[in-house]
Amino acid sequence: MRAGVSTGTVDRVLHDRGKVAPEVKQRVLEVMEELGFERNVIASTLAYNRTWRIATLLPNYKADPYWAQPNAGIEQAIRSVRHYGIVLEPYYFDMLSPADFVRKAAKLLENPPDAVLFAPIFLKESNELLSSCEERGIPNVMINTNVENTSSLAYIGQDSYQSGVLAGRLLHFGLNDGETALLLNLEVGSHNALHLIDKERGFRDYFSRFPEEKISIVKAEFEGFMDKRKLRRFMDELLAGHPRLQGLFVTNSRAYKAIDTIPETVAQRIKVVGFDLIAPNLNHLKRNNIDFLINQNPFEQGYLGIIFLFNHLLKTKPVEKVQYLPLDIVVMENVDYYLRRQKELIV
Amino acid sequence: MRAGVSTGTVDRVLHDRGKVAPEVKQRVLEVMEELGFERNVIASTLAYNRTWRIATLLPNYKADPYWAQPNAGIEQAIRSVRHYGIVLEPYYFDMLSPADFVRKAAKLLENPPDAVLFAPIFLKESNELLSSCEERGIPNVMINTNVENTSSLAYIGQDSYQSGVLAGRLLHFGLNDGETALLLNLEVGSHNALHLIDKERGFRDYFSRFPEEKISIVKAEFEGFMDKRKLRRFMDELLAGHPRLQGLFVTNSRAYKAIDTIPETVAQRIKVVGFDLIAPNLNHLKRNNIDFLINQNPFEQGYLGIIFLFNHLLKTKPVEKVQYLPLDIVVMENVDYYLRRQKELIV
DNA sequence: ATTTTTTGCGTGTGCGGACACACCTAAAAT
DNA sequence: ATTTTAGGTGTGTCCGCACACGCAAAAAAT
Repeated sequence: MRAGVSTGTVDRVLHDRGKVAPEVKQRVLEVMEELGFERNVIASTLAYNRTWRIATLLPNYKADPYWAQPNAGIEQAIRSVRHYGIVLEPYYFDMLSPADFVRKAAKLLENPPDAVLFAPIFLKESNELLSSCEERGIPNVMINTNVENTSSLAYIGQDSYQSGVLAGRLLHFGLNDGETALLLNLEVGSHNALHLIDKERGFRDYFSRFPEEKISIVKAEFEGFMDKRKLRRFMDELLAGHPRLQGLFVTNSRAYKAIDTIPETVAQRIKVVGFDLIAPNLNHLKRNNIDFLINQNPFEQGYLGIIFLFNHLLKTKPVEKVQYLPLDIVVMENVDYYLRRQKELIV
Repeated sequence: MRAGVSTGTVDRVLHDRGKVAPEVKQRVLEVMEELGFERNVIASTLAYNRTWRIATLLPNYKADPYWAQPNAGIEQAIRSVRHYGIVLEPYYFDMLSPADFVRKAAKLLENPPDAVLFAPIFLKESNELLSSCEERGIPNVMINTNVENTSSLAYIGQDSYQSGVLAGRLLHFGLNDGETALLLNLEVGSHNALHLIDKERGFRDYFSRFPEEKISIVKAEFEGFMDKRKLRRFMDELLAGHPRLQGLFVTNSRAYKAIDTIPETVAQRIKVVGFDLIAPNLNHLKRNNIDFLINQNPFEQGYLGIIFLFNHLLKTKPVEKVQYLPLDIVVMENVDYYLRRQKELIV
């Protein structure tokens, strides 16, 4: 070769296998720099002739249609990188059961994978999984929900605070002086869900920019949203109690549940902002009962998560610690593009 | 092998090189089906040991910042697929000169590339390039502007009609009964620009859904937008002539030029919708002079264009004829995500 | 001073597929 | 009947890299 050494030596330099005289190593590195050498990932993969197992731990999408989307993104990504020897090992947990999360996490770790992608829905249990991964040196990324200050490689998802700000802005378009906006949490145990707190903070911060407009923010929470009759009674009381209610912000993907329980004439009048392009929300969006849906790019969350791990495992490039995905504003007139979008990517 | 033949024969079946007995071919295909065989693109690339030259023909981005974005997407994509032997050969033309387009197209064809990606800004000249490509059998894709019924492999960009509809919807939020919306074309020779016609049609069609609201649509065109004084006079007359003007839709990326010439108090009052995340527009967006920008995903246009050609050249998967990218609604509160978004993709 | 160990480096093989080449057989041409 | 041609098939080399192995020289142990 140019540096007067053989491929074997170059190989040892590249892989830091030691047993190379310092001055030779130096010379090799210089020549590599000079020639702008880059490892050919293609040939490298072929020669490695190994597989990398990526395990995913996500809520069961049969119970919640939202989670079908990250799943689709993951599968798409796996198709893209399959030829590099990436293999998927999916695990699913019941998104209402922390115990099931723990159980499935244990199962996942029985035969430790090379990397993990998961959704840290339950804070305490997720931290346990995180430490297990750290112990075993398993790189991992989180999607959808962020747990800060972890050993995790990256978080890929939305910025909760900013999504609250955005919701504020969108409702503001339709509100007039003196009217009321309702922030509605339809979640079990929402008090300690960090991302809901952030959304609320963002929402309030937005309106605090316009103190002169005297728009009042009302916050309501209701855990029993699974019972339609109870929810209806709850909503009726809210509407009766706030006659000037003209804006509704549902902080998760359950906007449709709220709309389902109020008269269509009221829904048409009130400006509604919700999250996520799931079927029941889309129905209301098309009928103008929901004005805006904020898209969290769930497909991309899954897709990018896998790609990040791929890049990390194959050392092709460093990855960023936090990757906020765009907060897409979706209305009736542009919804189709987001639904139809397929990533036409590699391979 | 399983089918009782050698790799050579299998190779001939895969590449349709003929010289294979029909029944043998049949048997090989069956066995391949049975084993779920898929060509390993990695090994294939390595063995091919060839390069694919993709030529691009785009407006010079030094003259128009918008075009820096497709360019960035192209470069990013090339980085992703470089190891597969994809090489970029970029050509740039003066976006105000059809003659320069023709000249650069000729230069491009001197040494025919394996594929072409271009922006068919000029209809007639683009059709000439298209036929040249067809003659020589060079696959090509178009971005940004669609020319229908061509031999082109694909169009990747926005749906002009629908972007007009969306602009209508966005302005409608801020308009009241009896007010006026202005559709403004700041383009040279806009009469025959197909995409402008489509945008106008979409815009008008949107408002025609609400005849009872009596919102009047005024259309204006001005070619001399490069002369600020002239443009100011033009805008002054428009504002004077339409006292109830509350909405402004600028059909291309020159919204900032219109805003620059009217008083800030007026800009704040009027709802403005424009296109494209370029610096001068962003300034106005942040100062609330522009309410909405519709993002055409120029980065993705370039990125996906290259990926499409890559997929086509390496036969990894078929590509779709038309790929409409999302019409992102961008406001002050979510603009950062679109600006910061980097595709963290393969390699 | 001789043997053993360590260090440093080159060689050889294989990953999965592309393609050139050689070979054999049967049909066509002479 | 012999030669030519075409159809059909197997073999070998190479793509760029990873890794096991082997060998020499230098260092350490005896």
